[in-house]
Amino acid sequence: MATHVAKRCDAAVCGQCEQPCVLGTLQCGLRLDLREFPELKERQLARGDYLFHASGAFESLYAVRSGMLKVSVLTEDGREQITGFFLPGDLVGLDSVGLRQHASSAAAIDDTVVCELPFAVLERHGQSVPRIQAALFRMLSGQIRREQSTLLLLGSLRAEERLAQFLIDLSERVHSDTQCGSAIGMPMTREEIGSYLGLKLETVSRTLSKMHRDGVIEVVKRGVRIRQVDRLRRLAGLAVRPQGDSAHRRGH
Amino acid sequence: MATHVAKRCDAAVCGQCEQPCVLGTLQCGLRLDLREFPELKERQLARGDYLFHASGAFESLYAVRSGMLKVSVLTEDGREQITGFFLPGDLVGLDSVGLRQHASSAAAIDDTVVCELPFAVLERHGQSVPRIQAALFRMLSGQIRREQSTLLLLGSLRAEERLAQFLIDLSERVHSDTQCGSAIGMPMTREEIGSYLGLKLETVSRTLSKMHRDGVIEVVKRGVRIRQVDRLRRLAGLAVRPQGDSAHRRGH
DNA sequence: CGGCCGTTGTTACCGGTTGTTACCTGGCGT
DNA sequence: ACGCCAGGTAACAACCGGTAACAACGGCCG
Repeated sequence: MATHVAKRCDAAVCGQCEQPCVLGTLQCGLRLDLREFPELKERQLARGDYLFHASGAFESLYAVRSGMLKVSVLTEDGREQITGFFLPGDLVGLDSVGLRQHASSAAAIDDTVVCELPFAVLERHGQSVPRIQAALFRMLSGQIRREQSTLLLLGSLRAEERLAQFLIDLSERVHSDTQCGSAIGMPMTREEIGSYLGLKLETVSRTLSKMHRDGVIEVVKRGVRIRQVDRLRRLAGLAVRPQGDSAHRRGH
Repeated sequence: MATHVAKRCDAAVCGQCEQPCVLGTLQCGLRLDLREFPELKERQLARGDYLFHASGAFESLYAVRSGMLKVSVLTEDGREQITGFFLPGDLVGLDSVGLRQHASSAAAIDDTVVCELPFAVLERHGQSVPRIQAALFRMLSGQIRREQSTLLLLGSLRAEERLAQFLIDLSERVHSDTQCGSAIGMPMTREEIGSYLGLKLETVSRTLSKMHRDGVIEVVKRGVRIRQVDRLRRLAGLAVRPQGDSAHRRGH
């Protein structure tokens, strides 16, 4: 599983400064050179460990190197809402940049390695290196956009559409495109999937079973294999793309 | 209505540089001095006018001076999901900072005045004035947090809870706290409320009627008056606060 | 190695909340 | 006055949640 998700981060070497000496290409193309970050630390998390808690002090962003994290917020009466899953190459903690405390908590869903980026260091470098600052802005906006897509999913789609979009999204983030027959590792439980998608775990299970029966996917242990990408896209309410076309469908 | 929502922005004078010469206090305490922004322009929008469209070029952020805007994204098959309503003091366009194109569109729900802040200008000032840059970061994170709250609303709450939270949120943003008997202007249609809350307009109508019958609120033309704040908070699944307590319930 | 137990996942059935459809009312502008 | 649109109401249907029973898996310990 780690070998799948490492793809987007494979130029990265973190912690002890081995070659190549960059943290890797994060979303939006930020590349960080470790020689400028002597204080960078790597952290290992076991499944279930928390990276930070809501209301804890905000100090750092975290670049995911391998594994998977969930970020969640709580209702006053204790219900958990997962607002996102974070894969290698993603940056966690963007909801607290410039603020004192975290508003959400982040926990490892699988054994996970992250690289800690103290925000004070990023900010200092951003002052002198406009590229770093621009990349920070892009990542913040990117986070907003991803959440807007999730709002659309939760507000407008039905259970089967939500699951289908979720699988396609995961697939595109793990590999770089949605291939047929590609396996997607899903270390999270049905309940966590349901929390993210605004469904109950039984509904998640039912819907996955139905897709399996229909031959669209194959449900394997802690993962899914996509059998018919085009049918899955249709279930998601998305246009069926002819072949490896990278989702630029916006030309005015 | 404009007199209600102007409160958070009443120190502001925009466009022609009258006194006091600041744009006003935006969320997160950003104050902009107009003498530094000679190129600032004010824009008037009539109900229904678009401020920008998805896939249009991103050039500016917009500070809402009066009125109300909706920001929405579209599914591939044409359904609209409203991701937020923007009131005076709010900053619109944060989902595209540092990117080329808008991913969402913004339209006036009421007659609205905004102040255009070209991002290039903000960025330039941010380089030399750390306070401005820090404020930008805070506003971006603030936007992420607000969307996370909405994710929680859409993913975990039922119709009545969603409406109640929506009314409380609106009330707290229009006035600074939730007073009893305070009127809330709601220039948006039932369908737009429903889009934002992930409900159909009939459900919105049903639920508001029920709250009215129960004596919790009073539904008036294009607005609502809160009759029993504590019962409304209970409907929203929120703790009932003793008296004007400003929502800091996070002590570890 | 094997059995036990807790966790996670699957399936079935029923009921409730919400979506659908249809029709009506009232206000506003032409 | 007329038509149009936002809003309200009601009956019905669909979808999803709630509950429960069971199966599969994994860890622990004898």
